[in-house]
Amino acid sequence: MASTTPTQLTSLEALGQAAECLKVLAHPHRLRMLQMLNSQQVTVTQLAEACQIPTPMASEHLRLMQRCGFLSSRREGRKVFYQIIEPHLKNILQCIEDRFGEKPNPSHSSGLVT
Amino acid sequence: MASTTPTQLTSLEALGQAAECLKVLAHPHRLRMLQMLNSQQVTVTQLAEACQIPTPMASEHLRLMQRCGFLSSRREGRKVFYQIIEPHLKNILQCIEDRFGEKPNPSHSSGLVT
DNA sequence: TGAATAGTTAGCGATATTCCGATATATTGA
DNA sequence: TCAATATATCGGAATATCGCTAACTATTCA
Repeated sequence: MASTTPTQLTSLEALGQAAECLKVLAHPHRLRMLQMLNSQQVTVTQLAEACQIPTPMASEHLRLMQRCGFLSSRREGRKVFYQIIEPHLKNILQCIEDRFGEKPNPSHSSGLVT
Repeated sequence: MASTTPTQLTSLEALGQAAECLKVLAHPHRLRMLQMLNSQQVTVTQLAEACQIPTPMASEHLRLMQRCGFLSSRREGRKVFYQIIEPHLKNILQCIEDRFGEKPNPSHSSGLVT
C-alpha cells in the first residue's frame, strides 16, 4: 500500500537522495571549490589556498564530493585534477550565485530584486 | 598572508550564508514541504501527514525554514498557513526536481535537458 | 467554562559533521 | 635510494543535527 502520495510529489526516497547531495553542497569551502572547478582547472593545493584551509581538508572535501558523484579525478604527475561530472551541478550553482553572489557591477541588472 | 581571491569568486562569507540555507534545504521532509507549499495552500497537519511525521516535527521544520527566511506564516482561526517568501527558492527547487524528480509521465515535457 | 482541535515549545539521547594533527602514499628528480 | 612535492587517509574531540515524547498555548464552539 505505501503512502498515499497525494499529488505528483517527488517520492520521499528521491528527496532523500536530493537531501544527501544538498548536504554535500552545504559547505562554504565545498561551494567555493565547485565554483572554481566550474571555470578553471586547479590543483588540490590551489583549492586549499583559495579556501584558506590545510590541504588534507581540501582533499577530504573533494573525496566527499567525488563519492556523491559530483566530481571525478585524474592524476597528472604528482598533481591531481578534479572536475565536475554531475551535469545538473552548474545549474544549481548558478541558482546559488543568483541568490548569494555579490553583484559588484549591477550595470544593466534585470532588477528582479525584492 | 591574506588570500589572493584570484578570480571573481563569491566571498566565503556569502558562501557561508548560502551553505546555511542549503543545510536547511537538505532534508527530505523539508524538501517535500517546500514542494507542497510551492503549489498549494496546506496546513501544518497536512504537511506532517504528507511527510509521515508527527505534527511537532513538522512544526519544527517549518520554524527552521521560517528562521532562515524561506517562509512566512499566517494564522487563520486555529490553522496556520505557511508560504514561501524567498523568491529564489522556486528556482532551486526546480533544479532539484530536474535532477531528482521521477518522470513517471513524460508526455508533453518541455525537454530542455542538456 | 470546558472539551476538542491545531500548532508550538522544551528536553534529551543517538547519531552525524567538522576540523585538526599526525601519518601514509605516490611521483619526481638529484 | 633519498629528499622533496603533492595528495590521501586515519583517529579523535568538539559540535550540530535528528527524531522523539511530553507538556504548553491558542482558537473554536457547545
